[in-house]
Amino acid sequence: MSEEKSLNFIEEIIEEHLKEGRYKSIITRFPPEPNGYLHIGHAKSITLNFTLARKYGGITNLRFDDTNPVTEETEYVDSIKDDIRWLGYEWANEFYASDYFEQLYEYAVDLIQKGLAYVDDSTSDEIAALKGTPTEPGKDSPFRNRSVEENMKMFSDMRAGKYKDGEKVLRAKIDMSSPNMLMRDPVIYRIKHAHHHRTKDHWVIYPMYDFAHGQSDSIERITHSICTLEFVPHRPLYDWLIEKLEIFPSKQYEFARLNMTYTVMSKRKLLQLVNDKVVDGWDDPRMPTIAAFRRRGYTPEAIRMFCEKIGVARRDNLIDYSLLEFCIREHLNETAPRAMVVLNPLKLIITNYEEQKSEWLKAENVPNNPEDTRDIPFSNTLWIEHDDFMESPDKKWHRLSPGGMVRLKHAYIIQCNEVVKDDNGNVIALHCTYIPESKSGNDTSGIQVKGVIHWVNAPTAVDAEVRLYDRLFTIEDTADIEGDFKEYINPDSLKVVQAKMEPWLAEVENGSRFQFLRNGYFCKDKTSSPALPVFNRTVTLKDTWQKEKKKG
RNA sequence: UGGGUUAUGGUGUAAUGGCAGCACUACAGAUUUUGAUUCUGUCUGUCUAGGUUCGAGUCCUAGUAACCCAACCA
Repeated sequence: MSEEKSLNFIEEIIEEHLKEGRYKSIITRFPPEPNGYLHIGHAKSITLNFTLARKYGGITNLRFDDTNPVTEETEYVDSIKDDIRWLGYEWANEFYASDYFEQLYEYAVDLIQKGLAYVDDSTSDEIAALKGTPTEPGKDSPFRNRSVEENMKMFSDMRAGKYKDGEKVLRAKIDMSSPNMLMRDPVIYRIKHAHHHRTKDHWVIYPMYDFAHGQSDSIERITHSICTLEFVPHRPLYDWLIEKLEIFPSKQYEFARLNMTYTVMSKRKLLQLVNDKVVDGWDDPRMPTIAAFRRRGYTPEAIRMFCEKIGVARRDNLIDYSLLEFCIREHLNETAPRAMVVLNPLKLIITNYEEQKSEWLKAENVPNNPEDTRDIPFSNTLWIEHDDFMESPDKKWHRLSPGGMVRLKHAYIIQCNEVVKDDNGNVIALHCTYIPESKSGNDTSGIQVKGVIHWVNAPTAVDAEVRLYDRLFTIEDTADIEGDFKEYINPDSLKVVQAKMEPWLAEVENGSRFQFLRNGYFCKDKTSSPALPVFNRTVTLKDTWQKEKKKG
């Protein structure tokens, strides 16, 4: 109906802010750290931030949170930009936290001068020891009461490179007995003599996340700084720093991150899969990265539909992978041209069709437009799917069996007369007869058959490699895993088969998507060569027959 | 056992004191030259115990469970 879609809690907050005049328009940002590839969880955040700004007449900045030179690389910056554009979003400004390093340094000086920050000579272990535990308060550092002058001098010396890594840090002076661990004098600057992907060797001190993120938001006058739930305890610190620095009051709002069945979503684990060669790179089609979904054949429309459907809330969630599959099938069913490809070939010879004869048959490219057709060759030797033949079927079987009849899609009805086997009893070929009056579109035979199977003309068929992907993990909720998560990798997550296909598929562009009739949706892979086309299975078709079989 | 956050079908997500709805999944049926698509229908839910109220998923009290916080990561 014309019923309005209900608002998520962030939209409600924004509408309230707009109504009361707190803001005239909004500014959001997407703040990735360039230390890995974006995954489907980031897509949720991207979609949220960009659609919010679009909906309420604002803008979204892309800001790289690049405050840790040790883990960050330009390769990641580039991939992140590619992925966001591919998803269909364009940022208003491309910023980097590292653009603000000088300003951030000034903010730190301001804090020191206000008596709200101090240089601590303690080691990392000593700081940890004095921090206390969630149930016990921490203790003051012996360096907590240095004079402003001494702190100024030392912080300046830190910047000047007079100390080694770890020798000193700058800490905010807040409250060592706070029940919130993050308020127990958090470290805000540390020394790292490391090369930064943008500022090169200009700096040897780098701000921590908490001293960079909120301030960067403030500098950009972000009105709604949206992040995930694990940052909730950071919010008091976020607000404290903005208040003490007396800068534009950006506000942080948190939502629950995306979790999905049969996969992992942490960058640390994904990096491990890449480094340990469990998968073939960040864009291995089994990965939950955006680059992987793209390579696998997912469309931006499907990913966006998914992100809209999962909603935005504050409770932990575990989304069924089947919802994502629903979204991609929904889109590809409308848009993907059909083709006939045999994944597990079995030779079929039509004994009453002249050996030298061949003809062209009309096949529709998409079911919703019968005008759009192609011509496909037909002769007496075909490939059919091995799984479409069963020697002793049960009553529910619609496909080919000895003596049985079936229609060849876009072609004729055939009857199986003879099963050819090798010495081991394996079926290696079928001899059939066809019914000339049963030609598709011009059937005067009057014969009704239940089954329709796809096929490929053997003399003109092209060989191809087809990669069949399945879920990456064997268990639904990977958060339940204790010990090494890699032990739960699905050993059958990739199956490679040699297929026979219509010849024109060898010529299509890499990245184009098709429905291989009765099998699923497939996308031509970038590793295709003229000699060997390669296709990735995006997703299978829904298969009620498989279910029927499993029921036994 | 300190602080914070969250509890609605199998999974997500609505209902802002007034008929517990929508989507996915599952199941059943119809249509079908893709066992696809499409169409129709069915099952399943307010964490627990009290209380306030004509009326509670919603408000109050007390529990319970799950998740997050002790990196010089973000």
